[in-house]
Amino acid sequence: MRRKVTLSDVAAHASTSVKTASRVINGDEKVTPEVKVRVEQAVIALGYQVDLLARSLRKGVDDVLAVVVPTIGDKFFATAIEEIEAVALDRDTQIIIASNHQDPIKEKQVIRQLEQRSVSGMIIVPNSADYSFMKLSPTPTVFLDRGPDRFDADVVQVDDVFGAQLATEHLIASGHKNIAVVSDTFKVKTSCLRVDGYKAALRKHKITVEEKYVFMGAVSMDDGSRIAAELLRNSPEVTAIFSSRSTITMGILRVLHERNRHDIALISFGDFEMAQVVEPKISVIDHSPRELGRLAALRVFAKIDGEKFEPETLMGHLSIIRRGSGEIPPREVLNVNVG
Amino acid sequence: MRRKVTLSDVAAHASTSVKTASRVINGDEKVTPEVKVRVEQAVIALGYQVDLLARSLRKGVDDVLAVVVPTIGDKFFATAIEEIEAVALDRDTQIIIASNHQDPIKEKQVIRQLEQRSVSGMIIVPNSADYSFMKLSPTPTVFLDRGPDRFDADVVQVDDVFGAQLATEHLIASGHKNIAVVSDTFKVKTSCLRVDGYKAALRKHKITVEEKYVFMGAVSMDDGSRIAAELLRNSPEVTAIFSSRSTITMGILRVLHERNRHDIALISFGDFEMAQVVEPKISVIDHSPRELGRLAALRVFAKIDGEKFEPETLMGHLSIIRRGSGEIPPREVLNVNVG
DNA sequence: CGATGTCACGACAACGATGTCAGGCCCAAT
DNA sequence: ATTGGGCCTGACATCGTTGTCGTGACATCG
Repeated sequence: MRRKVTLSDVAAHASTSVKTASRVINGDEKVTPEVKVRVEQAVIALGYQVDLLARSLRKGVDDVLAVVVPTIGDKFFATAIEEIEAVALDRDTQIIIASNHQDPIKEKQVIRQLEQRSVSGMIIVPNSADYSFMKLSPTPTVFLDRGPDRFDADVVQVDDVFGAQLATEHLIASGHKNIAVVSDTFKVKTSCLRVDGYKAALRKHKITVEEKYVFMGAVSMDDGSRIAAELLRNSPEVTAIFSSRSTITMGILRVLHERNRHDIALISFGDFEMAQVVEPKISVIDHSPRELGRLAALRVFAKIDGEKFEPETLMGHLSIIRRGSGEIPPREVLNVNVG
Repeated sequence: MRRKVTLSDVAAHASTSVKTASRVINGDEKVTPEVKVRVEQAVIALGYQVDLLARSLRKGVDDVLAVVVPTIGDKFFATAIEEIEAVALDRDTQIIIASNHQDPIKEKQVIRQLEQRSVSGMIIVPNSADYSFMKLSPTPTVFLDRGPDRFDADVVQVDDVFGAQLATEHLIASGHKNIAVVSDTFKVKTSCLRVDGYKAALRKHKITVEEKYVFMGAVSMDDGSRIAAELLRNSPEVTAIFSSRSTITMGILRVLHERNRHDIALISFGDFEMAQVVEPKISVIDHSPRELGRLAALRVFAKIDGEKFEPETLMGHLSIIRRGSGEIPPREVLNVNVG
């Protein structure tokens, strides 16, 4: 195996100095055209490729963007990453992806390791709330989807309370009063905010908040199914469900379809491909992972380029997509109308 | 902003040499316990963190695994990546993810750039077939899902022909004769192989292959819908469909559900979450992205560790999951039975 | 004509770590 | 007492690149 080709080889081949070769590589104009050509030919002749590690060491930063997410497999994050990668591509920047494995300890380790690589910027979907250890970090960072507590930082997210309120009020507008909410763990801030929004909507419309209609802890699709089954059995008076995550929604849907219960209204926080496949199609609160990813990427690159900002929270756009499932009227109202 | 803490700072603080400090950091046993303690205290006191770039430059390889996929957003790849990341985590190795943007030029650039980083290994889901430019690459590489042409390499994949045959024969066993196949572009090897398997199954059972039942070019979900609509309109005699990818399957499903056509049998290559949600639930040929990801990761790490292999193709496990949609009998048979 | 400025270029150090190797120490064996 | 050898230790070179700064050539100016 032949030795790696270095700048000094190129310089020798072009009968010039390493430094001048470096200048040509980096497009420095202060080089005689003649020499420039010689170097360029040497590069081609020898098949020279820059050693990015050496360059990064010298420069002090590595031209790479790090993205930390709870799980890569989640469609929402995967799509956000895809968009971040697209923005990064325009700058010829590669991205390192790391998952925090939903574990505060691992999360901290992972971020440490990224700092040790001198990544030029980070986009983080935080798992734990405590990011105080990052206060002093010199690495430009943007938080995505939710922000850290007690720590001013740039955050790109959506207004979860508002979105949940929108969803819940939509069900209320369709005539529902007994509305359940299914969300995941209390540990995730986003989940709590969505439940808050749900409650706020009920209160606004003078509907009593029944704690027995609030289901937490649904992490997987199976949890969604389990809770839906329980709900149908124990609370037959419930005529509408607000699901705070698409994974949960799918679990709920499975049960509704199995039992042929097309009389239950359903609205989901977060759009997903299959929402348009089933009948009735699923109404959703749409918050585009692409938009969030793009905003975060642009912001972090702006910071990398040295622009100064006050820490700020950027809100992504939220909209309700009516597809049918959210507009199913409650059984009682139907009866009244018919009678 | 205070200057970065280097090994030499640690050494000074511990009144020893840089080299000895390095030894302690790297767990070299040949260090007096006393000195070791002093260095460890200095590390803590100063908050020292290794500069991974410097280390990698010196060592000649960067302890990072690169993964190249066509699109990160695709659930199948995202899940495979998740598993690769899990294996990598055991070795404290981070992963760089790059997409090839389904473009042979970009793909080549991306791989070049990864080589310039001296990544310790690569897992590639090839887009183009021509990877001859990598023949000489010293970087341990494993191809995933499909292999490059004219170039012996390690490949982890499934037997696409066999899987497609399995699927098609399952439909035949349910009594179908007029079976359509929907697949994506001819440019992707996997797609072609699956169509091959479909044809082989028909021939084996003495059913004439009708080219008009072979639909190619379905890339998106919408393509799937379009083709399904066309199929229902122009070929009402078709009673079963084999879909070669889950995205396509969803597109087809949308049309079937909209039109309430629960009399068409359907089987999909590739499992997906929603397959269990709709009614009837979707029968699939399951090839686990987790298994493929794991196999590829283990293999590439083995190569990184210096194990020598002859280039080899590892086959992932394939199984058929009967959920209902594949067992729908053809209309004709129903009539016969009833009559 | 000498002083000054501009420009291309290169020697050298530096980024922060690790490999090499020689030197010093101590204990056992001769 | 001397030698040999194992064991720590640290000075120095090195990985491949880029920043700093000085040099020499040539042009421009008074």
